[in-house]
Amino acid sequence: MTAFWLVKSEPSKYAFSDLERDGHTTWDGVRNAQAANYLRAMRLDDLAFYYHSREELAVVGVAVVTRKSFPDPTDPTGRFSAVELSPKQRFEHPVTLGEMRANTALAGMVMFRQFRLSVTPVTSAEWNVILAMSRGDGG
DNA sequence: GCCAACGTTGGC
DNA sequence: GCCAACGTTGGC
Repeated sequence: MTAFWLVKSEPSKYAFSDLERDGHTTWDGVRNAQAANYLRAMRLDDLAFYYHSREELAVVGVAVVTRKSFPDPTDPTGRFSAVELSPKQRFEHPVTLGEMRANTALAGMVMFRQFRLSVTPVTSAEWNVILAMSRGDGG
């Protein structure tokens, strides 16, 4: 069963366009225990919304997990994990944080409750709502 | 750029 | 094991 996630990145550091250019990337450097637990739960073919934090504040596309979690090569302690992500789809219409906040179907999203986590789970219902919003048909 | 939220660290 | 200080994140 495919699981759904939301990953955050500052576009000035690594934007969705960078992922599209590179074809795939190692999603490493996560140093928060809770976010690391979510990373470890990711499986091949899981899908993740790609959210631009700080500068754009919108989900701009979808990435797919192309390698399940493995020890983060940038973590000398071996405590943290990484996955590999590849671009799957760029949204026709980015879904902004404001639009997500305004949609009551998304009120329970983990990203609102723990806004600093760089990796959060998304329910299948939330996933479908945001996908619909990205197509402009109202969610 | 500021600062609130909140996880982590370290002195005791 | 408590908790103040510190560092990081991300909305504004």
